[in-house]
Amino acid sequence: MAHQDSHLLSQDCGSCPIRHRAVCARCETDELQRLEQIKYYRSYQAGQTVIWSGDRMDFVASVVTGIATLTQTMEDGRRQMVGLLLPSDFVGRPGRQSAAYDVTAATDLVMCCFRKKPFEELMTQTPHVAQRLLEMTLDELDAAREWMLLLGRKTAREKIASLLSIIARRDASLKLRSATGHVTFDLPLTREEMADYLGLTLETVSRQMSALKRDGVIGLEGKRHIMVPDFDKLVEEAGDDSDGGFLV
Amino acid sequence: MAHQDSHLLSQDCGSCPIRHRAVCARCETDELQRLEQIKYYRSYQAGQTVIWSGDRMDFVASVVTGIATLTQTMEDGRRQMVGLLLPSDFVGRPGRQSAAYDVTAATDLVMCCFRKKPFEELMTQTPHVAQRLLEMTLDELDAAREWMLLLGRKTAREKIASLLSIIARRDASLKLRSATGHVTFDLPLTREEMADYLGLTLETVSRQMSALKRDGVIGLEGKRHIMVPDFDKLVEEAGDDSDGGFLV
DNA sequence: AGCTCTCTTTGACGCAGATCAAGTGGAATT
DNA sequence: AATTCCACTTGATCTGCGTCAAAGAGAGCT
Repeated sequence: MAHQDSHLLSQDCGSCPIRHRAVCARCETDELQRLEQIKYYRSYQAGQTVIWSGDRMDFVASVVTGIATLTQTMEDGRRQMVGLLLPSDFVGRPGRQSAAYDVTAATDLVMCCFRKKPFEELMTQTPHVAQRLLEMTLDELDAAREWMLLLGRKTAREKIASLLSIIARRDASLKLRSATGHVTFDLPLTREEMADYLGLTLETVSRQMSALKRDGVIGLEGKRHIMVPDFDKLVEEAGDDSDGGFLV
Repeated sequence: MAHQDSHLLSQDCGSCPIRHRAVCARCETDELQRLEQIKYYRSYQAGQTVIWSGDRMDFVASVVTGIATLTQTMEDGRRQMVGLLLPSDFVGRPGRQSAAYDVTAATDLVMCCFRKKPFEELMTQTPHVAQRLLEMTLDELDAAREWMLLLGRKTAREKIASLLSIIARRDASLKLRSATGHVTFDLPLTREEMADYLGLTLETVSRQMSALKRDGVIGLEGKRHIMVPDFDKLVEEAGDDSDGGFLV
């Protein structure tokens, strides 16, 4: 079902790009060694499904590179994305045996997987993994609640502006802001995925993107490359209180 | 600012109604003793604000009896409720010093508060509180994501039916189902609060309540007392897949 | 160079829910 | 018993976004 290349990188955790942000961030060297014993990498191509909701899930994982999405689907096909997983984000829930959401690779994706049973044992035996996981879960809960405000109360234009500013902000935390002061990035999502995330239709997403372009809030080059001449303007369009407290 | 009666119940935790569901659920007797030393009760009247978003918050707490709400407000006044706190639910975030949301008493409310500093120390020193808190936070994250689906994709009617079935299900877990098989409960929320939770206006809430009544899905006695002749029918109206995986 | 496939844009139209505005009913106050 | 208040209901109208439909635009394939 899943075309996985388990080749490449069985590297040691020391040189891992997400070493200091993932569940393992707090681990001492001995804990890290135990994790290395139960870990393995998996790669997915953009568009591939990682797990189907309801499937038995005998691993948990960290996103190493790429972006994955968490989606819920209703019987009649209505879909809502409920999470966007970036590098270092955690997938799966200790103590649960089946997946609660569809997990899909939005871009090419590499995940660092841990067999669930030994991972759970490690969690009960040493505090650092559980501590970090609690912290990360609390952050995700905050993000989910921020998103509830967006879904429940924001206009289509505000929703788009919010999403763009979140993606821009994340990118800014990786690449440094370009010398010109312009923020520039590539959208990792299709219009349809954006719509699923924002509780809109893809047509409305497209129209509002065009409107933001027409109004000079963003520049569009091709379908996916975004330029933001004035980031504060974009944030203002998002309707958040000025400080924009979203976690990066 | 808050009219608090710290009188009554400085009881021991052994006879606490939420002993087995709250953050303290897993605690051994020695941990419980430490918690007892730093705990104190606070009462709030229905409608009172417990904490304002942004306020310094030097305690965390469990809801003992009553219902509290978590709300976010935009600059122009748009409001979205992002959480409904029932008995045993946890308020506050260890490691953060200011509140992220407004917390309001929806009904008369009693909270079991812990001074934050010693609570955090207890968390680092013994595993059981942190373990339980992780579990509870993961549950809340699931609930938040379920709510994202509701806010993003459900119709007004489905939203109302979803909320009613959640409240009904919770009540069913406390009181036993009435002998007749009818489910019967009182709404703890005003129409406006329901609207804030569901991402609707209070007029739409009122109209859809009337519609559900007209269609025989619910019975209304006064404004707040609800009777559900056929619970499965209500769940069907909610649009969830049949099993209705909501946590109680 | 042309073809196909997928993603995206744009237009025309309709409707669910928002907005604006009265009015109802029950409980508390005088 | 009249008055006030507050939560709620109901109606009329408006509008933002969804729906349906068609047409571009780029990327890969033959």
